[in-house]
Amino acid sequence: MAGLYNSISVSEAAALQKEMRNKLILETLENFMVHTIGGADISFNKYETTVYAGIIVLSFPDLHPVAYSLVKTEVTFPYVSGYLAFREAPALIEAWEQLPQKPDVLVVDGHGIAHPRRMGIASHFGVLTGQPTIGCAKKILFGKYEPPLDVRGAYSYIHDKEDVLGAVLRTREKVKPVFVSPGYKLNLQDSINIILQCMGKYRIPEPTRRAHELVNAFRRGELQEGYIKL
DNA sequence: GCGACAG
DNA sequence: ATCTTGTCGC
Repeated sequence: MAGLYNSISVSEAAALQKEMRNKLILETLENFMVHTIGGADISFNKYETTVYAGIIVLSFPDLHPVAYSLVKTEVTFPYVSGYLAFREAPALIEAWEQLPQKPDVLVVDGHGIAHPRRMGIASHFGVLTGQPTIGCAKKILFGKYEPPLDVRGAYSYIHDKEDVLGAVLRTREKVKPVFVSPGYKLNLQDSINIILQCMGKYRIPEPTRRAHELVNAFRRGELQEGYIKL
């Protein structure tokens, strides 16, 4: 899909997000049916429009890499806070379509419904592909919250008025928390439970951390574009 | 008008 | 996001 969101303005993007919001589905997901989980991320050189997108598939709950997809494309939309999906989703979807077997759940680097119009990149990607997604960001974008206790696994909620949008999760003691929110086809509790099971030795949950490692290696030329079954 | 602001 | 060395704290 080259040219998706090519000549679109920010106001038009906002209108699109409001329409997509009506297509959101946040039902309960059967946790025991999750056997594979994916991590999606992109990397690029500063000042350049070439993006290196990738999706890593891990076994669940073992979290061992089983496959990955890498795609190099050109971005056509600038980075504007609140509209990340219009810049990164196209590349991620190409990497996604290149996967013969899709993971049961995909963790996207960014927010899900913890967004002004409930349409962060994880939700956006989910609505477009129909796949269950979870948003896992390193910084808050929208909503209020109290810091969670300094204990591994502790979490508090992100809220906007009466709406609970996500969770602020402490993945390790004495490190900044990460922000988790449902993207598509699963609720907040499912999202939290799954991310809790994705905590490894580092601050960033395994799916996102491995995806970030993957695309950086790709950008540095250490890996080739394509699909690899491990 | 002022402050906030994913990657 | 990416560019970068040392440095402070557990």
